[in-house]
Amino acid sequence: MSVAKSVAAHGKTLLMEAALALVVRTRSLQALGIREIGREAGLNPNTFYRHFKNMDELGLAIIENVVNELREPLRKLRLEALDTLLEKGQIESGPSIAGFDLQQIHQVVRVTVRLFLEFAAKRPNAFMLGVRELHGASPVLRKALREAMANFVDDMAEDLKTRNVLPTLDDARLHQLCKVTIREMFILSMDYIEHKDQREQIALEAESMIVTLVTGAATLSSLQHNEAGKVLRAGEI
Amino acid sequence: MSVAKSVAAHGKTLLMEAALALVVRTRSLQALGIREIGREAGLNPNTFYRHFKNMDELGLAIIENVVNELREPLRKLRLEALDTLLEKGQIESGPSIAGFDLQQIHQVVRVTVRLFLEFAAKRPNAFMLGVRELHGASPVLRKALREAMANFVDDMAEDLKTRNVLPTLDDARLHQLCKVTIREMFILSMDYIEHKDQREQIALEAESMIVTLVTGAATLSSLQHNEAGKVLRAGEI
DNA sequence: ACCCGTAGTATACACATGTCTACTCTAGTA
DNA sequence: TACTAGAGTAGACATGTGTATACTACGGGT
Repeated sequence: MSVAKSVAAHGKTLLMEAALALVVRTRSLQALGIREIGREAGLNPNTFYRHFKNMDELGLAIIENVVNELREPLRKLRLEALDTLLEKGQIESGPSIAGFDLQQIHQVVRVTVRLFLEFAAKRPNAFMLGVRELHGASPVLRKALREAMANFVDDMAEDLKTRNVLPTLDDARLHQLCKVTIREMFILSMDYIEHKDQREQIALEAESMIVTLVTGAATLSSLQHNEAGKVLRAGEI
Repeated sequence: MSVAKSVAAHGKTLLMEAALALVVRTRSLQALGIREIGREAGLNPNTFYRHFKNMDELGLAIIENVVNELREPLRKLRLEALDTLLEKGQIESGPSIAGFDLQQIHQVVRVTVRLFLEFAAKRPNAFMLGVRELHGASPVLRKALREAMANFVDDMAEDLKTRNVLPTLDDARLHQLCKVTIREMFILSMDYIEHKDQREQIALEAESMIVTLVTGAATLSSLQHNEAGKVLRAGEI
């Protein structure tokens, strides 16, 4: 067991994959039976106990896997998109709000939203289990997934900060923006996965929602940082 | 059976209440057993079959009940709040964005968010089942709940329209705004119900998110309706 | 007064489930 | 080469489950 120990045992992986498949296509994790999972994995019922104490433990293991499968790739996707877009995007400019180039933001949002949703569509099981159990009945799984979501949010906020998108937004507003965005994107990805015929519309909705949020945050931020008098004089835009 | 027929049979209600209680405190609807529900309701297992063909049918019945319990009251709450706030609110004014009085909007949002969350906290079972099964494994329950959510959204949009909050927003943007708001409020209500010690912070988050959305929508709308030249000249606000 | 449909109950059965104990196989270590 | 721990299997058992069939209680309409 030199190579092993890092690589999970054969049966363990099989069980996790079986459970994941079953969850996606039939019921919530807690609703699955131990024998049922073993059967789906082509293993003896008792093999389960060699690797997990109970269902929640299986759930946590699956979630850990799922998060590992999503977190870094998602981040890489975002950073690559940001870097290529911002590089060539320095040129043009549209109407600007609170110092942000709206056109550029819209473009960035459009691209990253698409990348995210297509990414989700390629890993439907991971996303479905995540969202399902995030709102599921097991407190321990909910907690694990909430923490995972918080990490996604932190990643996004950090990336937006280091790449200087939305430079004038204060940290709190940026973080809040990411929180809502991540939450909504995960939920929307369910629809995106499920309703192939409405994908374009869902992407447009997501896009519009995020642009609205960013615009709102930018506007409010500028209102807040300019002194009241100036703001009032500025009147309606 | 003169009065009855409109009123559900005794046992039927008992079963629905039992299932609701079990879902909230243990597992997803599909994961419940027929005998288990009967037991919780203090009835014979077979009584279930007198009223429901299967679990999904029970689920649909519960959902119908839950929606009835929420829809009208929620609407009434909103309309009352809007009417009292807008009446006395005509006076003051703060910085305005795209023709909206930001202070007034903030106040309306603050009050209605609180009302909503407190309303949710008083009907935790209804909200929890709703959100849980909205992301659950049963397609038929998901569909029913999605339609219910769509109705909530339509209600909200209609109310905002007849009360002339956000008058300059076009229908599409208004509808989209309501969609996101309702979705987020339901999800946030889970946290609100569960984490009593963080209620104020959750309410503040919800408030800030909605104000951001409204501000963004208003800003974008005004950008869109003014011709480009004027917008560009206006520059940053 | 009678009937009948509705709601609820009792019993029964075949089967699935969680989990215990004991066995086997295999790959790595001493 | 022998030993051992980890991974998988086999069989067994008590318990729980879905559901079929058949029974009872009752309230309203004729």
